[in-house]
Amino acid sequence: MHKKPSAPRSPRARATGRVTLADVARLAGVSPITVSRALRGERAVDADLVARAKAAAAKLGYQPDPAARALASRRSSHIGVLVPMLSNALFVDLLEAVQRTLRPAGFQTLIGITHYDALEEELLLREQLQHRPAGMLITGLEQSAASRALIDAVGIPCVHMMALSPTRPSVGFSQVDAAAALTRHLLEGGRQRIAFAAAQLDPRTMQRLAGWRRELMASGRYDATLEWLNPAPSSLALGGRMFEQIVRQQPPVDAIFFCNDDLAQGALLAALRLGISVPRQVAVVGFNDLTGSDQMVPALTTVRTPRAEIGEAASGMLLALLRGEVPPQRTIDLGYDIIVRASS
Amino acid sequence: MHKKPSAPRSPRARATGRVTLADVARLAGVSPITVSRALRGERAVDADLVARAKAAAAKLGYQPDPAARALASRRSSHIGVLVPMLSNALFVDLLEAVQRTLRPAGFQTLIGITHYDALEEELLLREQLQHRPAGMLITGLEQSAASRALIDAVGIPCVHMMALSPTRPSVGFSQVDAAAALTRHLLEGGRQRIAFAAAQLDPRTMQRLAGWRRELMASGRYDATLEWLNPAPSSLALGGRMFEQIVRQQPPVDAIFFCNDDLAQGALLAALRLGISVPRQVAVVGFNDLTGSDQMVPALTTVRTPRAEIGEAASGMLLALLRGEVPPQRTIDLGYDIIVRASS
DNA sequence: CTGAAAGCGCTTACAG
DNA sequence: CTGAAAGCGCTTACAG
Repeated sequence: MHKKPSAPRSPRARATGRVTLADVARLAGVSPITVSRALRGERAVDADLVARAKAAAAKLGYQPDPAARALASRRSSHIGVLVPMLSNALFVDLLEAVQRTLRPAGFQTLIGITHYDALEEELLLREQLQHRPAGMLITGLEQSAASRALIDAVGIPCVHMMALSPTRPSVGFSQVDAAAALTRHLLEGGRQRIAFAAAQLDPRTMQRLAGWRRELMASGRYDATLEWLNPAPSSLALGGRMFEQIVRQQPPVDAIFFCNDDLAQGALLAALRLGISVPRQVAVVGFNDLTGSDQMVPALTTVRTPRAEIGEAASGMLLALLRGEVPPQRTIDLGYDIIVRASS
Repeated sequence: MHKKPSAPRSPRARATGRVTLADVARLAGVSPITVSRALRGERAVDADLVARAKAAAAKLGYQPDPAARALASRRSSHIGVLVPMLSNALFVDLLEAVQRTLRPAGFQTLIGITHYDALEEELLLREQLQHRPAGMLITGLEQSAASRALIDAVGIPCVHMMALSPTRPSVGFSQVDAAAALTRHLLEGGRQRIAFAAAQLDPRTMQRLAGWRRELMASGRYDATLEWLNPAPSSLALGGRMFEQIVRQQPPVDAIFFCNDDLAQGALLAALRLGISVPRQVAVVGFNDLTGSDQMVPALTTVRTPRAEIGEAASGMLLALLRGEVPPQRTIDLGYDIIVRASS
């Protein structure tokens, strides 16, 4: 069927038709190891030989075999990436940035979706480590003890995204500070009773809760009944339901801080249905500035989080670590921006 | 640093500390090949030996090395998956379903995002084929000639998703029929001038256009000025802008069919801002039933497309092909559902 | 700076 | 049904 170069070689030939290092070496008139070193830029190789090796490789269309490489070097060209969930657009942006940075450097990403479950994460990690990834990119810092032990045991570089660690390589921003800043914005706008509504209750959400608490306590406006925590997955529909509940509360709240934009968007739509005026009766703010938040009626006040930049910087740091460099900083804080729109 | 089993073996030892097939074979008292066959369930192996091999493997915590496997067998445990874009939630659902099906079968997905670009797709395909994937899962049927040649040349099974092919393995539904059915729904509701508004203009969008045209022409209501085609990426903001333009058209339209829910959602929000009553002045319908469409004000009429089911079925078909089976049908049509809500 | 040898951990192809 | 040999295509570790 397919055109295969008939290779009538030795009896046990298992030739694949692939161009190998040996082919390139033959054409270049050097040994395979030299071609290997020339192509990888590893160790000093005579400039003339490098040129000959590269020319031969190009002429034959040589492409190194990742499996052979991984087997011989005990390190593949894969990078394991662990994210909680792609239905949160935040992580889609993060992933896109990661792939955009890692691909040109010759790395394939292995994507694992943890569904916010530490055990699932551990399982995915085990599977990915099977493939001897060159490095790992992991969301958050809250891995199980077993997961952490696995990472430490293989001894490959690992950068944490969306979090700041005092000790481990990490790129993110302070969720606590961002939430506190957004809360201050509401307080400065004269809001007296500011509810905090959250779903999923993952670590980052709880950090936002902490930021909100800090400001409310500092201003003497904290009240435990203002906390609405729901462990269900985040969604527009849930945001709408939570909004309906919260606005019935007595004494009434005059602002609601939703821990994610999808909840807040759902709340704004529910307000429309219920005929509740935002921000006159109640201000609504979200977090992350997801797609559509600027289109809502009224447009949603939120925090723009630099997830694309985090994906890029974390990948960049990982690449540096893979080259054996010591990155200038092990922890990069990329900050955040309060985006004030009409809903507050 | 890390606890490494000191292995004072032969001079050139490169032991990795990994449990290998040889270790298992030694413990089980059989040859490595027999263990290999027993564990893979390949060829007939004496039941007693299978039991011994499995017990030994379990005892030692043996995990086969994917790289060694790939090198020896010329086939990895990777499955290449090509999707256009993850910012369209449709493909997130598709991917989740694919991973959920492929992982338990022991396959790792290699995800490539083509950005609706045939050349980018070709590049991604080349990169993925480097890794000798066991199979491919590709969105649509519109690959470049070079891409098709690449796939054919490697001779691995390839299933197309979100499309129906008369010849190639594929799982999807008829975009044309779904769009036609949605258009009929509008016609049956008495709508006279139904605009079609589209962005991105990828093949599936153009098929929806064809379905809409078919119905309008059949009912004698077709008019080229009713077509609003914009090659820009789809988004809520664009939907809003297109809505503003279209409602200014004279003679006025009384319905708009947006090719994707995100455009339609943006349109509904724009209608709210402009004070245009939906569906009284103009009906609005979308496509795909994305998250949030049921929450809109008014709730959006749309077509529910079975992307999760498509991801599962396509993966299942691929697994069957990988086992060398002939699937009962090479083309699976999973249909669609018209979801009538308040916007039409 | 360059290379011959060995080895990474499996499976294929051949024999029995 | 089972196995000894060879090989997949690279890189490591050692010599020179």
